[in-house]
Amino acid sequence: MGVIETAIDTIKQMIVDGELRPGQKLPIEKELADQLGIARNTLREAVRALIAMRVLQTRQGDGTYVTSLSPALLLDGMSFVADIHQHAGAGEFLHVRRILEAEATALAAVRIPDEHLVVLGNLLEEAERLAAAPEIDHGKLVALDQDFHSLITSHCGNAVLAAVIQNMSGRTIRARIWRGMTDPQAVQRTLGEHRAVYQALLARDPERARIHAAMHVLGVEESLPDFASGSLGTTAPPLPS
Amino acid sequence: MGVIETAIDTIKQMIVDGELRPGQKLPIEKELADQLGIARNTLREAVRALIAMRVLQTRQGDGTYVTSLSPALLLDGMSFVADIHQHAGAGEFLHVRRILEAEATALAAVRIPDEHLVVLGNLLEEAERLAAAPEIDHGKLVALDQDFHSLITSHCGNAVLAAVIQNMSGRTIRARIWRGMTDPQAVQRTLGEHRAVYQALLARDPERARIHAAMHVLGVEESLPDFASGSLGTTAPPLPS
DNA sequence: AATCCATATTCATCGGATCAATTGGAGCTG
DNA sequence: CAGCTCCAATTGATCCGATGAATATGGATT
Repeated sequence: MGVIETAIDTIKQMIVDGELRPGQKLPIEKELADQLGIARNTLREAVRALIAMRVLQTRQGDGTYVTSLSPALLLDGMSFVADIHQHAGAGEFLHVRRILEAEATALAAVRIPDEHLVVLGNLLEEAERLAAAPEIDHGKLVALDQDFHSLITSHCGNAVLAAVIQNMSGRTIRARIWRGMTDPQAVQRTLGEHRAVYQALLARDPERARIHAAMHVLGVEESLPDFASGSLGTTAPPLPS
Repeated sequence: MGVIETAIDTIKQMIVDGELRPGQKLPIEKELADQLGIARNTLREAVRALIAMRVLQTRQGDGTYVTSLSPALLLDGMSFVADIHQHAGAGEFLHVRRILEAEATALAAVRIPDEHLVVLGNLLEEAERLAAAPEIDHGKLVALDQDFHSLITSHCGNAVLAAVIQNMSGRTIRARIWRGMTDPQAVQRTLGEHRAVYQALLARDPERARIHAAMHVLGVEESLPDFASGSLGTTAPPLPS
């Protein structure tokens, strides 16, 4: 195993063992490099890899810190995966999102506080106002859509579940879906589904919430142009070996 | 935004735009660094970050290549997240796994080929033989357990779903669960659940498969010592700001 | 006590040098 | 010609040292 990979694993292990705790500051580069017996450049590459995994975070002029390590943070690199597969794999990501969001919405029905239900209602009204305008601002609709869903799923009582859902539809896909709704009727139908979910939450009815949430995501899936394409497994040319 | 982050995004974008395709070889470091107007060391840090995301892959003496970019590959960094939260968050990961595995098993019931059902049966028999031995080899049981589940979920028809499930219980958690089964009866019960899932698949009955799969993961969840701890949201000291 | 500023600390970036693994072709052998 | 060995070119891996840029710190000033 290469020197860099060894360094990455060493730092990882220090975290797993509790030797490095969330928020803690690491020794300065020169010192840590000496301690690991590697050059500073090499250590920097290891640190850069851990930064990409959201495990470490650097602040120029200050130091290198362990992040909060919260599931939401560590899992949010996944959205990039969804973005890369925006073409062929969008349906597969949405299917996973449908499964999870149905469950999370049901869980949220008995957990979301009243004041957040009020916020949800406001989001809905704003979206409906936007959709009624002569010139539809798709960018704002996408943002409101994301706020609506993440506010619900964040109250499912499971941070991992919420984080995975959040990342199962990257920004690119979400934007593409709304941009694809050239038909005003499609926008109206989508907002109607949102309202149905909202009503189920107001009624504190998990089963209604689950079904409406599933129905909503399914509607999105079926609106995808390449919905029927059951292409599985990305085909890639093998590496020369 | 720093020079390195810019370089990372540039390379990412080249991939999203199709300028770089899976399996393709990148220009040599010196050349690519010049092309991006950065130093070779700096480029290496960007490449190292993309390696950590499983987007790139380097082979000393050969070159740097774009990976297959398959969801299974890109999502497999998630298992590290599960490993870090082996203590407090194991239950949350298992809950997600339960939701997804129930669905995936149901889907697999009508998709898995007959010859793989035979393999499943063999895995089961081998596990039961191991469990009957006077000295139980937990390591092999963990491996068989993983093979059993991944063989099923890999036939759900959705590569993303299979990959997410695969990573929702990292090796550490899985090992801890089986190691925790000091009670021979617990091992037997778990294997019995496996067999129930297997029978449902043999019968090509999605609903039976779904329920038995959910029951199985739930059994694992409830066997966790800290099952009742509903601790949500990792608490971390804020960064100095 | 609050603010401002010079200085030290620390990460960011650069340029070059050497080591190590792989590749591909030259040359040899049968 | 087929197959092998071996050497040189290619290319990433690692190291070293230097400079730039952002932040923190502590003293001076008001």
